Amino acid sequence: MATRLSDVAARAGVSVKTVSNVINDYPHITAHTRAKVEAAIADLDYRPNVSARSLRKGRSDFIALAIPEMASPYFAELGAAFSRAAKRRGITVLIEQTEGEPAAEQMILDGMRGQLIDGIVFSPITSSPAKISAAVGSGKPIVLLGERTTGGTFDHVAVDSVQAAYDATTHLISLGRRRIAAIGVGGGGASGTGAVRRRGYRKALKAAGLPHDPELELAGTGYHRLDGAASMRALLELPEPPDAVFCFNDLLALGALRTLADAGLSVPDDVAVVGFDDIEDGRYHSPSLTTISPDKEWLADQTVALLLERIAGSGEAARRNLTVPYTLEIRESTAGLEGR
Amino acid sequence: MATRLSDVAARAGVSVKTVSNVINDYPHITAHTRAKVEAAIADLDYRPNVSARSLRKGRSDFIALAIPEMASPYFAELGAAFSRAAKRRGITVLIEQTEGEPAAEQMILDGMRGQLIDGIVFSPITSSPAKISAAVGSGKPIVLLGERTTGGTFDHVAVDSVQAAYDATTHLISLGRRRIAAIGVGGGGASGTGAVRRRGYRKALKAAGLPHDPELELAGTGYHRLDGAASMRALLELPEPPDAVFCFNDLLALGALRTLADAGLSVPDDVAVVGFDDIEDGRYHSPSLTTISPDKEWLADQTVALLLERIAGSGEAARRNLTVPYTLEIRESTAGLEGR
DNA sequence: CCGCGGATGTCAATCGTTGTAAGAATCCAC
DNA sequence: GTGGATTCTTACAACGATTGACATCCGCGG
Repeated sequence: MATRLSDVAARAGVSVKTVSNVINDYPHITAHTRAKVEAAIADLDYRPNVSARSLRKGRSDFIALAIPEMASPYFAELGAAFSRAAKRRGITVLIEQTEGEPAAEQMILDGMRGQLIDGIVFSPITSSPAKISAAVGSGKPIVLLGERTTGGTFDHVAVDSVQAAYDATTHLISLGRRRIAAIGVGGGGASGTGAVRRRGYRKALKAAGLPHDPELELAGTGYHRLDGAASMRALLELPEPPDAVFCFNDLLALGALRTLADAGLSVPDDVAVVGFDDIEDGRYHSPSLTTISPDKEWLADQTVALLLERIAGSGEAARRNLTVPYTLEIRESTAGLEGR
Repeated sequence: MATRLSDVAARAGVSVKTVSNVINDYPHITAHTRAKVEAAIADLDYRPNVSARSLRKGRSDFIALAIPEMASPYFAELGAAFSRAAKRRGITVLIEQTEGEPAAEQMILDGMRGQLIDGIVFSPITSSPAKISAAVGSGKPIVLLGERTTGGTFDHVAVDSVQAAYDATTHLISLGRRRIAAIGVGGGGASGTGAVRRRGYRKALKAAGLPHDPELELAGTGYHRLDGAASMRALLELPEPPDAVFCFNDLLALGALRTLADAGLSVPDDVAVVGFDDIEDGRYHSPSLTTISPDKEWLADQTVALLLERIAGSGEAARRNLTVPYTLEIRESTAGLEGR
């Protein structure tokens, strides 16, 4: 049914290998032969069989992107960006959902698609660096995404979260806010997102000479709207509620905004809110959400590039850390109507 | 480096064939041998080479899901659901973004990953059924997603959009609204979403004895927040603005809500809003969004099941149409605070 | 003791593509 | 026109898993 190389060869009147040579841009081929072959390929609408090629070459031009949930807007946008970045380079991304399950992460790490994929971009939630090191049975290149400080064991791409959190908090301080809460300090696993962003948050408070009140640091259980809403409710019940909140991601912030709206409080007049991620929902929310905006296209593009480099060069060059550029997008949730 | 079947065989002290038999559930194997082999597999952390297996068997246990954009919440949620549904059945989904480009759709249809994938779930935007028929060079099973009435050429899974739109509109009418606009009538390509949902919308108006005013049917260019916001602005500029809006997807509705908020209008008091898709953003929006909620898990699960059936049975059984169950989720954007 | 069926082993072929090495064709220079 | 290099093309063997035909070997019932 499917046309194969030999069919093309027969049609073009050359050997199988010659057709293969044409496809793989082998240098020494007469224009005439090449034309014949290409005509035959077009005629028969031939596509190389990926399995056979991958079996033979040991390369598939597939990479995997392992993320916690693809329905989560940040990861969905990231997935889309990776998909585009990969396509630009002629490879394909296989997106895997770990759903935060250790088992799923484990499986991806060691099983890894039965050698189909050439490398992995991994956004770990539960797996610690140590566990990852241990689990990499496949020997395939890995690039980690996210805040973890892996101590140079792996290639690593992340925003400078301490600095970004510092900037976000400083922005709130510059607006005259003095009682600034942080939501999400417990998120992102052991040495993860929550801890790192809290560092930047505290640093900014300290730099401004503000005390940091443990009551204002909310951990919550996850990084979703519900967690943000619940944390915000807790904050509002304090004897002295905050006048600003820095949420460690946009979903938390959207949840918090929802609670504030329900409570009849005005944003930013009563409480200013900053998020992190710049997902589309925040941009169109009312009020629109001030947030740290990492350059997702850059992130995807550079990460793919780095991974491909690793795949190509079998050599053990020093591990690299890329820092994703970001901006602070000031919108209505802190600037009010001028933020439009 | 990678362990292969023969390594396992050596370790277990049996022949390659026996190991293969164990893996493929060949009936006549003693418990003892099976245990030995399985131990060896575990010890060596063996994974069959997907390429080799797929080459030999002609089956890869990969299916593709082609969607317009994976950053769009509805499709992101759908992708997540498909990913889960596939995992449950031991297969893998490859998600492809067409970005509405005809070229990308075309490529997916005819090239189709060089026979790597066993079948496709295709959510077409630009490609008409006719074009799809013509383009299916691969001979691989396809299931279409979405409103298209393909006249029985393909297996097809969709919500009964006419009925759902009818229900949504009727809900607005039952609230006493009389001037009900529709946003998105031009969306989804030629015979697509917009046209079908408009049918249900008009039908409901007619059933209630309400006139349908062409001024209240907004086409817009896309199905995003911006389009919804722009359409809503246009509606507000009418001499006699609507008292309710049925948006053909949730993003349009969220955009419309944004415009209403900016205009200082109250929802639902001044204008009631209904969406379609039930994406998470709508659930937590303030006001929360009344919407048609298709059962996405059902959709994904049944679609995968149908596709697998096609892949397995080479026979040409009659094409099937599955109708996705849905509910009308009544929330604040039409019910006000009772909608909580 | 024969024969039968269940449980493995042996051997070889196959899937489609590509790397290796060797063969055929062409060209230039002397 | 011969030697030798250069350019193009080919035959063959792999990559790893599966499968089919067939040969064994075992224990058990008749």
